[in-house]
Amino acid sequence: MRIGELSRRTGVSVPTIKYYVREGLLPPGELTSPNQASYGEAHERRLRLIRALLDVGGLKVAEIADVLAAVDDRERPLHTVLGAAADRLGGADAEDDDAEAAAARAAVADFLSRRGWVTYESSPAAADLARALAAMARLGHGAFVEVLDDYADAAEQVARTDLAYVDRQVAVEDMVEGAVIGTVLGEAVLSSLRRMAHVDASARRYGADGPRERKRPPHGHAAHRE
Amino acid sequence: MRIGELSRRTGVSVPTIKYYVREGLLPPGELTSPNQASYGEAHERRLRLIRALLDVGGLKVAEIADVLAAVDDRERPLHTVLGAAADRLGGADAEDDDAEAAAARAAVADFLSRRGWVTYESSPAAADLARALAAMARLGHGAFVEVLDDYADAAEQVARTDLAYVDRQVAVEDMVEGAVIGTVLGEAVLSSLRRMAHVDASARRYGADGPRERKRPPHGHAAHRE
DNA sequence: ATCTGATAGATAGCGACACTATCCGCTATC
DNA sequence: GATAGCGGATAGTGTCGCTATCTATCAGAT
Repeated sequence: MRIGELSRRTGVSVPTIKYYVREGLLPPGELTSPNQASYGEAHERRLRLIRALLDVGGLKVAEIADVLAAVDDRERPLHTVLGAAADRLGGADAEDDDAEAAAARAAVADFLSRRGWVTYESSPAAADLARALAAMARLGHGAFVEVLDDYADAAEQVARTDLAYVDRQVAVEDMVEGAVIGTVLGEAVLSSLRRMAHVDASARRYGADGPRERKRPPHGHAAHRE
Repeated sequence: MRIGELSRRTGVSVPTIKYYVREGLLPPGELTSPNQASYGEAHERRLRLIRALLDVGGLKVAEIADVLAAVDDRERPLHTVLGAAADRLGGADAEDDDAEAAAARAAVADFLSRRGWVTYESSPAAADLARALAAMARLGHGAFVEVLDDYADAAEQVARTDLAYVDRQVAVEDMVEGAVIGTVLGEAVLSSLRRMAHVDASARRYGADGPRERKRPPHGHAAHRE
C-alpha cells in the first residue's frame, strides 16, 4: 500500500502522515525505490491508534511518541507500559507550592497508605490528585477529602473491570496495546459516563423539566455567551 | 484592594488578570477614579476558581467564560448550570462519520434507554462516549461495550457521592459554585484515582517489582524517549 | 516515448491559544 | 514633586498540531 491509500483508508491527510513519521509516531514505509515506499496493515493500525490517543485521549504528539516507544519495547514489563500510558494522561507540570499544596500532598500520602495502593507517591497521578485537592482547598472545599474513599471505591471497581477486560486478550502483544487503549480511552468513557450520570442524578433531584442548555453550536468553538 | 495585591495574593500576574478581565472571566474592579480600581474578596475567589478550572479542569478560557456566565445567572436552574459545566469537559467537536461512529451512536442510545438515564441523547457527553466507543471499535475493541455497565455503575456511585457532597452546602449560591467545582475538579480527582488504581491492580497482577518508569523530567514537557 | 499524477523529503507558514511586553497618560503617596 | 503603581490598549511570544509549497523522482497510462 502506498501513502495515498493509507491516507484514504484512515482519513488522515498525506502531509499529516508524513508529519507523524517525522515525529516518530509512525515508522516510515519500506522504501521500494528512492521515492516510493510501501505501508502495511501495521501502519494502518498504528495510525488509527495515534488518532484515538490524540482525538479521544487528548494526548500530545510528543507524549504519544513516548507511549508508543514503550509499547514497541519488547523488553518492558506490561505493567510499566501501562504506567507510561497512565502517566501521560494528567495535567500540567508546574504549580505554585503553597500551604494548600503541601497539605494536599500529605493527604494523598495518608490516603495511599490507608488504601494500601501500590503506587509510587511521586507518580504523576498522585501529583494530579494532590493538585486537584489543593485547588479544592483553596476554594473552600477542603472537606472534599472526606469523600475520597467513595471515589476510590469506584476507581477500584473500574480498575478491576479493566483488568478483567485486558485479560481476555489471547496474545500478549495484543495485551500491551489493549492495556494502553483501555487506560487512555477508558478514561474518556468513564468521564463521559460520569458527566451523564451527574446530569441524570441532578435533573432528578433539582429539576424535572428537560435540559434548557442549548446544544453546542454547529461547528465553531463556543464563543457565545448564554 | 488594588490589582497588585490581588496579583500577590493569588499568584496570577497583573497582565494576566487584565487579560481575564478583557476576556470576560473576571468582572472589572470598581473604579474609584479614572485610573484606579478596587477589587474585593469576590474577585480573589473568582480568580482562584478561574485558575482551578484552567489548570486542573483543563477548560479553555472561552469555555470558562461560558461556565461563569451560567454560574452568575441567577435565573438559571441549578442543574442546567451543572450541565453547562459538564458540557465543557469533553473533547473536540468534529470527527469523521463512518460505520463505526454510527454503530457507536446506536450503542449509546441503546445503553441510555436501558439505563433509563435522563439525558438528552445528543448531549456532548453522549457524543464523547460514542466517539470513544467508535475509536475502540476501529481498534478491534468493539467488545468494550460489554463492560459499559460496570463503568456506569461506578459512574452512578460517583454521581451519588457528588450530589450528597453538594447537598451539604448551606447557601444556594454556594451550591451552584460547589456543583461546578465538583463536576470539573471531581473529574480530575476521579481520573487520577483511576490511574493509580489501575497501576496498583496491574502491578499486583503482572509484576511485583517496583515501578521502572522514570518520573517526569524536572520541568520540560516530555521530549525524551524511554 | 511521453505525459500525468503521485511520491519522498525538506522547509516555511498558519491558526488557535494563553499569555506577556510595552507604551501612554494618570494618580496615590511618600 | 519624584516615584512607584495603575487602567487601558496594542502588539508580540511560544507552543502545538498541522498545512502549504517546493524539488526531484518515479509509476503507470497513452
